[in-house]
Amino acid sequence: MNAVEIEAAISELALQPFDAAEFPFAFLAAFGNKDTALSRLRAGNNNTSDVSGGVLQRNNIHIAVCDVGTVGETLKALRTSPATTKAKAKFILATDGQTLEAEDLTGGETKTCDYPDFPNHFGFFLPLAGISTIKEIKDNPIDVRATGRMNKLYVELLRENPDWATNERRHDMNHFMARLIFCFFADGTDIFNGTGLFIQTVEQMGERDGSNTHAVLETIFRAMNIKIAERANAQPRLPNWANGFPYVNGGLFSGSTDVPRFTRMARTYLLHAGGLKWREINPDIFGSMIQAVADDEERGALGMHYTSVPNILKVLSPLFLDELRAQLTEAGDNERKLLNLRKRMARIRVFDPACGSGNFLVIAYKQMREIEAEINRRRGELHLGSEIPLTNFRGIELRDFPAEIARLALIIAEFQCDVLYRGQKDALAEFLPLDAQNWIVCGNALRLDWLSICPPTGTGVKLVADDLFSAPLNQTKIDFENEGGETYICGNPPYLGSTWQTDEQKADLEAIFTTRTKNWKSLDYVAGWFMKAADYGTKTKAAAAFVSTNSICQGQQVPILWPLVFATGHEIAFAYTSFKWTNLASHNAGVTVIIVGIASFAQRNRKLFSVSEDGNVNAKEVDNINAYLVAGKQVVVEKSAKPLTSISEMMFGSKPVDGGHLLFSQDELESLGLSQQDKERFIRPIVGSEEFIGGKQRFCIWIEDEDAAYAHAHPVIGPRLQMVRSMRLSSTKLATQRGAEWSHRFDERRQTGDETVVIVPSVSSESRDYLPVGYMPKGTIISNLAFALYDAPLWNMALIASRLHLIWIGTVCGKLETRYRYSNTIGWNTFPVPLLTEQNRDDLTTCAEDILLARDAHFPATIADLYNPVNMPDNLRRAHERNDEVLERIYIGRRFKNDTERLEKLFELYTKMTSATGKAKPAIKATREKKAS
DNA sequence: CATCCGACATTGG
DNA sequence: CCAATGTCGGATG
Repeated sequence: MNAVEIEAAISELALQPFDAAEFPFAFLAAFGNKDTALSRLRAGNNNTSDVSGGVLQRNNIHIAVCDVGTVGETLKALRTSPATTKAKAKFILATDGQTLEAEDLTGGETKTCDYPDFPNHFGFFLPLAGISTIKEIKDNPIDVRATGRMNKLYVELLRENPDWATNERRHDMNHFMARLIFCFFADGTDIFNGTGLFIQTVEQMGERDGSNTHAVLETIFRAMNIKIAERANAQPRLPNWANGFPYVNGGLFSGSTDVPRFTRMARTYLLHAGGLKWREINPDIFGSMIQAVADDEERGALGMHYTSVPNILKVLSPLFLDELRAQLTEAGDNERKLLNLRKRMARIRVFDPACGSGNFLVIAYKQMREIEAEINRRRGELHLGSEIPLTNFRGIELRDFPAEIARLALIIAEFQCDVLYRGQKDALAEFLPLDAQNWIVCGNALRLDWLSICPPTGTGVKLVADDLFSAPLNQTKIDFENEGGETYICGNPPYLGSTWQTDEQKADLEAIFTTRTKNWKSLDYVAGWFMKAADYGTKTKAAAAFVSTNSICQGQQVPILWPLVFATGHEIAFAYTSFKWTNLASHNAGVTVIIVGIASFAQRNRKLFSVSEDGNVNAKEVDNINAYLVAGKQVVVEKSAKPLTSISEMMFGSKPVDGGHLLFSQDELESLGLSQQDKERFIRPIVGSEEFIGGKQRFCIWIEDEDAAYAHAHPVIGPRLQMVRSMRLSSTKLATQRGAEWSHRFDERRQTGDETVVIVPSVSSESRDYLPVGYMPKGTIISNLAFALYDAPLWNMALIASRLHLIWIGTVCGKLETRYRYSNTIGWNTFPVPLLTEQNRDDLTTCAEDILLARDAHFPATIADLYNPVNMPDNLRRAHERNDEVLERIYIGRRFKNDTERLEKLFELYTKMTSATGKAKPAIKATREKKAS
């Protein structure tokens, strides 16, 4: 259950007549407990409560229903009950059906409220449903409740008005919802008359069955588009009851006043939604939540792409807020300096070209208002209106509804800031009418001209390229107020790896990159935002920072994207290295993200941030940040088809592309019932990453071409080959379809099966201190999930097993989230190795043998067991230490001090190796030696 | 032909 | 259910 569903369930519960016996179970059910769990509790066999009327669920909550007026004592009894402690309850709750008291035993926080009111505090109880990390939801239950109510209304309206769900009318529907939200908010504050004018009007003027609700709303909307002075002449005449509504307009109420038809249910939902405390709506999170209302995909995943406030600040603070705050501190009470800062802020533009429902813009606006308020306080000018124009917070959003919401969220933020800093009276005085301009553009950010939407010289907006979602006309031609300032671009654009992009998205990237590189097809979708931001920065003073998937700073994308960004004169001004994305959807394992800030005027002291597992942020000041988000020189490692030094050639394993029909576990193999002869002829052990690391047995059918006819006719193997054939034929990939012709074989075969092998898994856990590398006897097949050196000298293994190599791979190769992802072309072939003498190679061979022997002593421990970082066997660790010692002496004559020094040396050697003068020096001589030996 | 990647995918405690 | 940790084959160079 997500937060919205839970809210709905407990709101429903609170409406029911109080049933003392049933309440604890109904309460638990509302938080997603299954019937089976409840019936067990009911039966009492795992209800260990020692309080009368108590229900205790292990690791969760101790609830007691008590006689009227004894809630306080009962809660105390629950608190002191030994059973509460023993069952590790997180909450205690007592109620008599009139009041309700509860305590969060982990945090110590308590809640007391009237019983019917407890759904308003449901955020407090969310940890019961395993939703504990989202502070914003916990603190703002009203946003979740509003979302739930609006969602119901939306679904009901579309059910009754299917034509409003069509593409042509979707915008009208979204606009209608935005109008409603504005009315609710205005109703909750004094923007309307302060006594619930809107809801009262709908309730009193509308029939109970909802049949004329649309007409009432249409009239109200029309009123808000007519200036007070012009109302007497309005055609058709405006009824008196509508005259109490102010003139709002602001684009929000211009245009069609069409309203969908209401059912009785829809009208109830509308009134229900209007009953919430909308004045407390928090535009930080509200927008992200409510946008799920109109999005079929997002509705289930509720807020999946919502960026939490701390994460938004990770972008905005180093981008420009820190600097503003520093300037504020520096100004002290100096009136002139304070005024300068205020003037500077009035000219700052914040631009989010993937703004969604306006999260980043709202937070940026609120932060700047906070700074401005402090300036005004120090200057004794708290009464002053804000000089920060809302229209300087611009955005582009692809989807229509979030774009509507973004503007609304900013308007709400402005009003709330005015109330907070200037008081209700001043806030109201200037709030209406709304600015008629629309500064959130609905369109495709990669196709629109950012300079037109956020023009450097204030020359107005013109929309170019194919704006696929027909931007409303009134959003053009908006000049900036207060020209000549700085622009800060920010946001969390969508990430999508090349494999997952639609043709349309690919075309978006093509349009941006095709003139600069032929390899644009391998870039993540998010790369488009970085490139456009860099281009923008060449035309005007701007800096940009985005949350991004970490893959654009890893592996193959680095040499494609970053040289192009750097070529525009931009550098990485600050960055957050990889951290795990967290969001509202519990099932969403998420993605690993980075934050990268770029600027063409970056200062020398650049901040490189990292987030530790407990969420703490570590900042380090460095001179330069390279494209791998590592402090140090600007190095880009290009993939290489062949080794740059004397190391052996590393190959990919063999790729079955068999749909599972050529592979077996031990059990499956036995159940095939092959004759001993056939087994020997056709079955081989196959090893990929998992088999090697976890010590698992797996087998494959491996058929030489001359045996193909026999195998096809074989009663057991033949049908399997047929399945491989049909699987390959059904592929969308042409090469795979052709592979159907040799269905007795792996689609891509890289070995004869008669070689000794040094194996390296292609993906492995980041928790180990060394890369898992192994040695296999003849006869083993290596799958495409591992790399292999076939019949190679063992000293190669010593290199791969070294700390130096781990650091190199971890830095220049791609990653799977944060896991190591090995690559022969990017990581092995480019690995900088000094010239190795014969003696060196002998020493390294001995080291590799020692590592293998050290492992053998623990037979049958798996690689995963042996390299578990917390209990790696001493003898194995010593063998690796010796290996590192020998290798590092070859590099610099001593051990390296730390990984930073290792990486510096490796980058230095790589640069020498690949520069024109030093090209492949170690390789030439070593190659000759190799041939001689 | 030969990989590199995944707002991932699957497993196993 | 979530924390740990690597499949699999398509798209791409």
